[in-house]
Amino acid sequence: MKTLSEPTKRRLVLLERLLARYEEKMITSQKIAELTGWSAAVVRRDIFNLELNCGASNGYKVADLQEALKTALGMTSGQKKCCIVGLTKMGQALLDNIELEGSQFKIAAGFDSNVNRTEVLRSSFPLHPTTMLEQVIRDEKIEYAILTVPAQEAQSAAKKLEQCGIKRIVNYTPCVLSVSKDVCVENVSLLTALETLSI
Amino acid sequence: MKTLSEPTKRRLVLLERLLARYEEKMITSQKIAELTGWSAAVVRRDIFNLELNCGASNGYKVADLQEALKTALGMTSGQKKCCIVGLTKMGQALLDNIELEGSQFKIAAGFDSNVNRTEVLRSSFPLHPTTMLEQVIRDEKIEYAILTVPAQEAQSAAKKLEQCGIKRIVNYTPCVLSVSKDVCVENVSLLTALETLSI
DNA sequence: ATTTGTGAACAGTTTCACAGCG
DNA sequence: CGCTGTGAAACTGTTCACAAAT
Repeated sequence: MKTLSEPTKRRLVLLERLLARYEEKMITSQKIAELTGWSAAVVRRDIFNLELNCGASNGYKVADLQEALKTALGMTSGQKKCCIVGLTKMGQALLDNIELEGSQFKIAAGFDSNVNRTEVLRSSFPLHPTTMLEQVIRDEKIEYAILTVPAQEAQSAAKKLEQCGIKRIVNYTPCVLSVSKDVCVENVSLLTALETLSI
Repeated sequence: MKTLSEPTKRRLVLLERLLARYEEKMITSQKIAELTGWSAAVVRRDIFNLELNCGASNGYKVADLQEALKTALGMTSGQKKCCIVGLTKMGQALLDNIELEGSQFKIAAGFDSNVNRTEVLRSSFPLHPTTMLEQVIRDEKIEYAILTVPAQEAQSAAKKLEQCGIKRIVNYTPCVLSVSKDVCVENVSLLTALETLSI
């Protein structure tokens, strides 16, 4: 498969999310356009870029398209481990989050510099003091970090994660993280989202 | 000011976030490039698009640039009211969120269909049963909705918000919301973010 | 009759490269 | 001299439009 452009990748992820809740057997590019607000042309082009040839001339078979998306998006390549860094209110809200159930992602550890929190809080995976960060990430082969520390600790935590070999960070803080080129960051803080919407 | 492209808008929001924590008096496009990973050329072009002429030939005065960004991003045009829809764990985590302090955004109300939750939970703004949605949104002139309902209620809640005149939604659910063209949605669910990072 | 797949045209975005300023 | 501002070039992404498929 040729490399996908950034806009295409983002749309395909959302398309996969859309199909996960779609009840019909078939779907057309026109229908996807209606449900998402994208043009039908861009939908067909995105699917074309997957080089899958799963669409007949009367639309796409949802199951086939889903299958192709899962392959393209790497959802068939086994479990991917994540850790939560910072057991703030937001971090705690993610502790017993059912959202990842049934996905390829699994939270394997939580960290906080406050030992009180790591000992008192309950979760289905182990909680460690931040001093254990590197060891646990390497031992457990954790690839994804979910950053939920207070804003003033965000940059130093990101730097530490980078040193542990983390290449993917979901950033719940409103700070811009300065990391090297090969580390990818998704900014999902409420303030950033609201500001983006307000322009 | 000419209209800003989508990529430019997103970068400018992050630039504003970056400068909010930047300590020096002056900053160059090269320095911004280092801190963000964007090219220096794109940084200069973005700032150029603001039509502000605040950069001398030895870099930008941080205060001036910040001022110009705030104007361009509409951060000087008074308070913007938001509501939280769905007092799930995630919604509750946002209740006493200090992230919006000092910003133009203010959470003015919370909603849940479970009256138990709206009566028991404590927050600095009023919590209402979902039956009050339309009235409170119109009375309080709320413009932004933060969607934190369970996934299976996401689409119907979005539709209801649209009927109440909401045009901006921060979507914390992993669902693709089908709304009309003039409603803007920022998808910030953990699953969507992880999937986007994994490609 | 619809709908995909797709080359070609078009539009939008980024990078180049350098004049002009401090 | 290093830096911004900025046309122009290069590149990337989107839309058009229609042949092929059913």
